[in-house]
Amino acid sequence: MEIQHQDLSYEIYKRLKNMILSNEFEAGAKLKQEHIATMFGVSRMPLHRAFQMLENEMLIEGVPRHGYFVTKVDVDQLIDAFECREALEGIAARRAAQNITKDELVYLKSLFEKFIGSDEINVPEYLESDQEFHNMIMKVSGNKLIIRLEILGNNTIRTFRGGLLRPPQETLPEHLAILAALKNGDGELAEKLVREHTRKSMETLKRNSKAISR
Amino acid sequence: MEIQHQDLSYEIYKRLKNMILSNEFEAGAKLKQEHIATMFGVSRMPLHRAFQMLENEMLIEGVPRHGYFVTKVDVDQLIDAFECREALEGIAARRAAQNITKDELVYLKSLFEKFIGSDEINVPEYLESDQEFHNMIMKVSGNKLIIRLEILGNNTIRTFRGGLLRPPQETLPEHLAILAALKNGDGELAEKLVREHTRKSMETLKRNSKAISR
DNA sequence: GTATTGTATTTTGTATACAAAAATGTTTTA
DNA sequence: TAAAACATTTTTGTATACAAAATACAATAC
Repeated sequence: MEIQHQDLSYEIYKRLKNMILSNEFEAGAKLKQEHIATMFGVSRMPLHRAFQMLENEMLIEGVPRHGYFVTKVDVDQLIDAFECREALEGIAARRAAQNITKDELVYLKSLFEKFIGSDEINVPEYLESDQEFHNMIMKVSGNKLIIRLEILGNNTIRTFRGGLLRPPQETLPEHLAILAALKNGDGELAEKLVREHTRKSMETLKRNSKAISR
Repeated sequence: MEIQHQDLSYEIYKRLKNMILSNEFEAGAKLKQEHIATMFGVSRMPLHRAFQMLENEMLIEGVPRHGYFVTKVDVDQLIDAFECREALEGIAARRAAQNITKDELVYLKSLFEKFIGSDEINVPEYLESDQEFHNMIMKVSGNKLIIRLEILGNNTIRTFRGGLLRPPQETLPEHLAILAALKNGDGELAEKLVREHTRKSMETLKRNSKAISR
């Protein structure tokens, strides 16, 4: 039962990631090493790797000899992220339609069953299912690289989840249609539907873009 | 005129990356910190960040408390990488068709002009153009995330370039067709052609897969 | 008052140092 | 002889230490 990794870098990475995603730093804020180090009660050494991890996910930006700064996301970046997601989730769905098992289908269906026919959908709860649904598609695809790549896009998107929200009444049927395509093993259709689904969200984003800030 | 970055991590990263991509380490070989450090005449400190960068590009794998090991790529991973590339380059082409300038079109054409009508195509030279062509499409798309994401897939693919090669006589017309679609501003078609192009390479890969090792 | 230079302080990047864990090799035991 | 237990050596991860660069601040010149 290996638990204690003794890997402070990773621990720091997770904590800082959380803090950044919950907007505990101002956009563009500088992460002073000494400050962060004393904050976590460690030396500055494990920070280097942690910062590098965060930079890889585009959550911070490093300028040599000047430090690391919390990235401020703009709408253009968000659109870029959405486009990538459209493409990657699309092929994930295509392959998922071939690989998916009965059990996985049942599980995916269970995510949305409680919302079907409901007038008053609990939005945070629905979002939870929404996210799990999309994650599962990528997982079921079996493409390890996609799961890895998605990390990058997901973070930026998640931060703005509120701003780019479409009503569940609109997205629920789309989710169910995707699910049906997966069930029928129709990869072509599954890809098409996922891409349309993502693209519609992107359109919403573009409309609401003026309201977005970090 | 800022030149001296004084960033050993990055320098080490680049050097190690080169060494790994040119197979100077055995697959699965352990990168001992002390060894690498003395090899470059530095301390072990700047290695941590360098290793993290390499791990992020999936060139090495880190196991806490045990060290970093050169990743051995298998065919499944390569196929995963190709699928991602198919998707990402596809949308890149779609957007490139809208953004591309006259000068960029001229440049892209110049890459292949010398090969048109030629019986005996110099393969290494052609591969150079091939790679530049694909990089340009992503660059012209203006999607910064794609350029960043592609790093991951490209490395694994590049290593095996020999094994998955299609004859230039076969790919040249495809490249020219993509170019024509870009010229006509037909994003839909450009995406379709790029995806077919990549998918064909993937088929070749699957056929030759038994011959592949690292 | 503003711009510029020089000085002090902070902050980064890297080397050295040390403790804990893993790998290796050796002896002991069944 | 093979396996287990112990001791030794490597090797990793983190803390401390120091030099060089960047920032902040004050003094001087215009």
